[in-house]
Amino acid sequence: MWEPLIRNLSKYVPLTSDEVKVVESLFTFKKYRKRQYILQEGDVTRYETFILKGVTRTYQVDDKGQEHIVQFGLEDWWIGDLFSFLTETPTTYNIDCLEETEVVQITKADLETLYEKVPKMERHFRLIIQNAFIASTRRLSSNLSKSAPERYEDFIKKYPQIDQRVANHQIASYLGITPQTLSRIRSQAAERQ
Amino acid sequence: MWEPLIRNLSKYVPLTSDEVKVVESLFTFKKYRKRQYILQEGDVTRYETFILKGVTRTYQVDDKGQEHIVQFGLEDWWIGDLFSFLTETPTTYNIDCLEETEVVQITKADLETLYEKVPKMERHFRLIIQNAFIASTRRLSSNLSKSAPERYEDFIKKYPQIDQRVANHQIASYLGITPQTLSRIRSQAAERQ
DNA sequence: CGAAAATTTGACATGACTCAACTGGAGTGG
DNA sequence: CCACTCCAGTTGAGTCATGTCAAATTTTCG
Repeated sequence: MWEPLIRNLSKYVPLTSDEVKVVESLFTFKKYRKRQYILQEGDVTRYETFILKGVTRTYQVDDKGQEHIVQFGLEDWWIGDLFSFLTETPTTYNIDCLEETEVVQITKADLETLYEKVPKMERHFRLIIQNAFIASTRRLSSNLSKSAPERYEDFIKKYPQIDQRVANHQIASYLGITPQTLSRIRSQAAERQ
Repeated sequence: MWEPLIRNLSKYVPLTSDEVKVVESLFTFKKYRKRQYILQEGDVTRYETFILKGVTRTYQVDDKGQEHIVQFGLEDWWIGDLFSFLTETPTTYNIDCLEETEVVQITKADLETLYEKVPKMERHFRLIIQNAFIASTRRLSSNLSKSAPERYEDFIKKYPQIDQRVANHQIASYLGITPQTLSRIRSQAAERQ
């Protein structure tokens, strides 16, 4: 069960078997059902969450009541609102599961303990923040400079095979277009093959 | 000269006069002329830069050769590509000055020294990263959910009075619209008054 | 002052949205 | 297991927002 997490955490810096034990003692396993919330707007994010199995969506509801998917979470991804987690303030995001999803989670206090006992982990999590930041700026410039079909193509590259696991209208919400427009984009892309 | 920087750094945690001296010894003053680059694509970001006076623009050039302004820098703002600075990799951004601009800068090595001598600064810079990240996700969802006139209104709120200092087509580039569209938005907004 | 750049305005094209109707498949209850 | 409902997806028609191209006007700056 721990293997995917350990592999993820050793990505930049390998862990000794003692360190692996520390990790295992600080994370908690949890299973969520399809449609169950992992996080709701107004909650304080108590855990950083690592996905072992399943798919999640992180979304925001705008002034007009419309949902916008900010991120999909798949196996081997970290999800959770970093800002809310780090500052212990209420989140503006919702996270729920699109399939039955298995995760491991760590609280802020336990993460501090982890940093103390395995200092190199600090670097790892700083890199996670950095990568989240970069992903966000990339997506921003892609939104500013690209048409809907181009963004769809980028999306397919970034999340390969996700279209088999996630409903079409969810992908449309991620791309910031209507399901109808996405449907037309897909049929035109199919034609061109 | 140092006052704006010290005020900025004491925002979350006050500094003693000894600490102020450390800060003053580690930052370097620099003056840039209008149109001069502070950073160019391909460079490694050697400094984090704090603006004392002036206006800068941070922009990216997309595949189609079009410029997209990512951020304007004004007095009391930090600019620079954090990712490139922290990882010492080449940047994909350009930063240049829209007016004569005075800044103070710190290298990565000196920032480490600062952390050592004034540990509370670590918190300050982590908060800067966090805020940059939040600003980016905010702008992303605003781009996904709002029309051009709404985004223009948000922009004016975020950067008050900037329209007196920055050319119209620059603002258009920030908003991801054409200068013509911005011109029409402005004339319609004026009508409504 | 004069050239170059920025802004404005108009006409038209186009991409994406809305509304509506239709189709097909998944899940549910009898 | 079938019939029914409901939701997702598709398709079409019309509309609207924004882009494109072009010309006229204003501003900036050497």
